[in-house]
Amino acid sequence: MSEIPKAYEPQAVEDKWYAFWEKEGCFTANPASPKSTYAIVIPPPNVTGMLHMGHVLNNTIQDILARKARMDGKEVLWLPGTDHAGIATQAVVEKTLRKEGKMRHRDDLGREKFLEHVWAWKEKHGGIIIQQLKKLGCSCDWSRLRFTMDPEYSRCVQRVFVELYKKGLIYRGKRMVNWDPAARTALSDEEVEMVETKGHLWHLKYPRLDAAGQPIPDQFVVVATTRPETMLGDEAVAVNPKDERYTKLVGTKVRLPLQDKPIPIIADEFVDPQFGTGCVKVTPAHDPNDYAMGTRHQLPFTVVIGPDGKMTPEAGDRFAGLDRTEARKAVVEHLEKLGLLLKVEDYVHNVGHSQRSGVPIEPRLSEQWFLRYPAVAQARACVLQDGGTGLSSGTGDSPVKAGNLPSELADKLPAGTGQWPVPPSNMRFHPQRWAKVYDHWLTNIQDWCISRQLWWGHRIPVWYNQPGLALLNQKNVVVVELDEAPIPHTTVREAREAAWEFLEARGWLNKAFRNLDTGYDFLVTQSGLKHAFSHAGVENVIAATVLPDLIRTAIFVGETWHEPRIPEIKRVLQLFAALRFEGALVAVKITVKEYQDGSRVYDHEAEKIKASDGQSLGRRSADGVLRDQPTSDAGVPLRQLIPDVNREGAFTRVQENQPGKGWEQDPDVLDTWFSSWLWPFATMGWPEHTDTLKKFYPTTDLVTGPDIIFFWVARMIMAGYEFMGDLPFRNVYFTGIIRDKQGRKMSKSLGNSPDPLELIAKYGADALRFGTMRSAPLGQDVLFDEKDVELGRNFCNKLWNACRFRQMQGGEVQAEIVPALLTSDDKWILLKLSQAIEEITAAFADYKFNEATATLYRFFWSEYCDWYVEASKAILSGNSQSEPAQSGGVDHPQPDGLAPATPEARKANTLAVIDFVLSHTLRLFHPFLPHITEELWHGMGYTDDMPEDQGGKTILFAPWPKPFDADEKAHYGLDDATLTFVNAKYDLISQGRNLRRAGNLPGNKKVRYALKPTVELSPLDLEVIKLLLHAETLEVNAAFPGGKGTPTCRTALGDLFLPLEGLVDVAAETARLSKELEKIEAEIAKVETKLNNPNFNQKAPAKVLAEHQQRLAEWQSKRDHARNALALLQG
RNA sequence: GCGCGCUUAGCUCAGCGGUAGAGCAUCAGUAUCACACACUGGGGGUCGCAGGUUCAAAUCCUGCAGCGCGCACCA
Repeated sequence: MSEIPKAYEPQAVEDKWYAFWEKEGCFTANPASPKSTYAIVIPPPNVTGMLHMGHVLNNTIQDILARKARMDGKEVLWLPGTDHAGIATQAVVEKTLRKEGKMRHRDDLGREKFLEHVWAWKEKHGGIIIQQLKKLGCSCDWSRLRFTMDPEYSRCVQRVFVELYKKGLIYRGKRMVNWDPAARTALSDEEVEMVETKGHLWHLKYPRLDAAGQPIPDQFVVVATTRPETMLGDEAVAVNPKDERYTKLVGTKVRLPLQDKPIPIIADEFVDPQFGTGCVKVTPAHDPNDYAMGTRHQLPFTVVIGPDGKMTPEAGDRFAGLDRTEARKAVVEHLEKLGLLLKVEDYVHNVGHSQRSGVPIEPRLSEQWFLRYPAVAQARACVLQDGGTGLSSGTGDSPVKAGNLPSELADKLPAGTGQWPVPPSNMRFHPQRWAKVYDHWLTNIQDWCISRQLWWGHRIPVWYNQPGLALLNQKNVVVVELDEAPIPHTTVREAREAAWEFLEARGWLNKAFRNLDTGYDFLVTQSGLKHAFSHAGVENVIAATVLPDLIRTAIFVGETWHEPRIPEIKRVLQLFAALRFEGALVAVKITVKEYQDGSRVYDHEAEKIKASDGQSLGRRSADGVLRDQPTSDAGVPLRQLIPDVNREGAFTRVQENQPGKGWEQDPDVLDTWFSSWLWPFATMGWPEHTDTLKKFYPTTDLVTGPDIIFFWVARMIMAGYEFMGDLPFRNVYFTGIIRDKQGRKMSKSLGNSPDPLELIAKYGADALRFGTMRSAPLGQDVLFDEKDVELGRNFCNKLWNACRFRQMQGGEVQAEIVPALLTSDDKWILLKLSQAIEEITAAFADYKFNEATATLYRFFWSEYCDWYVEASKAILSGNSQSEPAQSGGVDHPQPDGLAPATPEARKANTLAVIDFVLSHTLRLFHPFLPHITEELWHGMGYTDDMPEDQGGKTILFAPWPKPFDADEKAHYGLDDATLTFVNAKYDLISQGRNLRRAGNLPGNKKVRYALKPTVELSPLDLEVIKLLLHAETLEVNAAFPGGKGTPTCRTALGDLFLPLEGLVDVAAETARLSKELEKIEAEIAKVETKLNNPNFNQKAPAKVLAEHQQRLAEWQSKRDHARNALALLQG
């Protein structure tokens, strides 16, 4: 490091070292390494995204963890990559193409052309954020860079879909989903944000009709609604059956205004009589609750709002084509004209909005693919809810252990699989409180709508074909439900046990067999089946299976199956699942087509079975999937209720690769999160058992924001268990949200989001990292201010200059510290260094990076630079021996036992201490400030005596510092007495400087001090004091008389005087002393009160008592001194 | 409605049972030979409010208020 610039210039340094690290392959993980493992996968940023402050926070933390792990001697994999971000990316590209006039709607281009544009966009913008991460200094293994749309990754997604489909966890169905009319796609529940909205409650009057269908004059039913435009699709008015005001009306009709059609008044428990008028308009096709009522009451589903948010022809000529917001106004206007608008109230309510496009969500009945979440029990059990040993340690009574199963069942398990999967280890969230949020979500999850009506993404690996192909065999199948089956269970395991007990108790259990995919299937006896079928009037029952986690029974009739046919049974159950949620009890005719290649295709026709007792045979499942789905009465042909379940008449084929001719793929793509939930293992080569996977899975830490705890974290955990049989990571660090100084979220529209790259250009990446980490406490939001980066820059500059100071002293790196030559200041800084190492290492263990930076800041700036470096100048400037302090006759033995030595030897020893401290400090700083520490590590020559792989080539692999152990402390003579003495010395200096200031003497003026010591001070100590006081002379005189014009203070090492020879402003000095005295007396009073309390004396620990007594003595001594000085001043 | 978090100096936060701390800002002084991206010194807080436990409470408990977040939701 020659010709060191005065100020640190980060730009060239940072690029130089980043290139060096990359070239040397420093970030590349080696699966064959014998070292223990540290792994972390990046939360993949949007492939076309740009680096923002959130990325800076998140990736800085990951880089710090990765770099620290390397220094700890771990084999580190930080696996980077990007996400295709379906909706976001497609929206951006669509917008651009529209702007460029290349299309108005994507349909203009067609799927293939459009996707070409997206890929082109990806090629152009996809690498930007990676380059930006490099600018930040991220030590990712770029050789393993992955993208969620890579061919290998896409195959993982397909494979997972097929697997889950085969297990019956993925199904297709028509349901009310969250529809985004702007993006024109379905969304999952997690993508809907409830926004408090100021709206209105419109009270509408629906004219009552008499039995003949004629309006009864002046008789109305009043309904209240927040969405008047939906009234065009009303099919009923509902009241509570117990509401006596309206019981008479149930069964009569009203006339739906504007549509001019009669609709019934129905009774439904759902209606809260207390709310509003107690009458609810029912719009089955446009509201989830109304949909449920519509199903219960067999109402038509009249669709008046289309997928684009515009009114359909069904809404009537006046409204068709209007946007839903315009339609609202128009409907209200018309109703007002007709005198049917009773009143309008202001009303604040929560409205679901699309997180993506921001528009209000439109509940819409449509056919989608759903996933019933796998491995929920494991996912719940593995996350520790408290700081201790947690819910299930995996060694104790785990709730998913085989021991809880009936023993007969356990006996039937195949050898070697005697247990249900047990979480092999636990996971911690940091901060812990997120575990509760996570658990709450997992206990309440509904099935995940995974299909999206987009083009950019993983296309659903499902193909359809028209019927008419060769049919090899055919079976007629009827599906019913064991109506009495008790199902008050919340977990799959409990449900299985319950099913077992239920069947066993009745003697209906024929056989249970292990199903590798789903756990257990049960075969039911003839009598059990007959009983079940007596409801439906079906005879000739042959065999049945119960899949208890679905809690329903499939019964096959018409043909005897001697052996259970697992695929068939499963398939039927899947079909049943798809149909069952509609609330209908159905007979299903299953057609099975077997092709020459051995594959089978199933299709079905379904129709409702009339229940023998006329009651609903539907029942609600207790475990989620069908919970809120309605049951319905018998009688309505299913086809009318569900127009095209599973694409009526089509065959379905679900597989990874495209089948032969004649098959057409499902047009929809999968939710982006359906690919990202595989990230921790799909990036490592799964499903192959790659070396990388074996070495680095499960990963160690995950760093991400709590806003995607459900979207991503929870789902990754489930996928980890489901496909790897183990959790994906052991710790999750949740960052805060980056906000601006005023606490507002950073956003483009507010313009309060600084560009990290500009900050890096201006201050350096290290400065940005340090500033960000310093202001980011664990789990708290970060109020970011450019000042923080400035502080980081200043800090780097300080570090730079401290090293520059060392360089200017010249000489080689001094490796040998001679204990006998250590000064008290040397020992002090070595102790402080050791303490800092302890604190920083502990902070790392708790993921408290801001504490680590605070400690580094304090240690390096306040302790090393401000005190140690300044004190060391007493030796380094070389005059400590030749020019001893003015002594007042005190002869100086060496109180700190300094051995005799030449000035050169002393100097060398001080440099050795400096080199020791700096080489340790650089390592402590390296995870936070990778570039500057590497530059200085080389520049200072600290690489020289290090082995190549432990810091000799790069600081990256230098060992993490350790604090001194007891032996080392003894070796160097580092004890508490030294610490106390040096602290007292520095306190004396501080007080002395205060005197100077009180005397109004500028800092640059050399002044004379006098010290009346109470302890023996070495010449070196006196030299240090003199130097740091910026004193011209320091007179040491045990009998110093003081005097009228002599400001003075009392310290632990003696009284210090500033003889001003009459220059002092008596009035000012009197004021200063009086004020100080006042303060001292207040302190004394405080301590005395405590000490005078007999309870305190009796009950407080002796140590505390002694502390208080000592403190009192100190204050009293100071008081005496101040009183004396005051008296002198006045006398 | 349920749950979680926060409330300490002008600002951002640390402290989580025994003398109220840091950084920034502010005021005063300083071009001294590592650093003015610096150095020196000062001022500034009844630790949200009210109870309780304790010899002792910013720190533990209870209640309340304000702010923020998450979940749920009846038109």
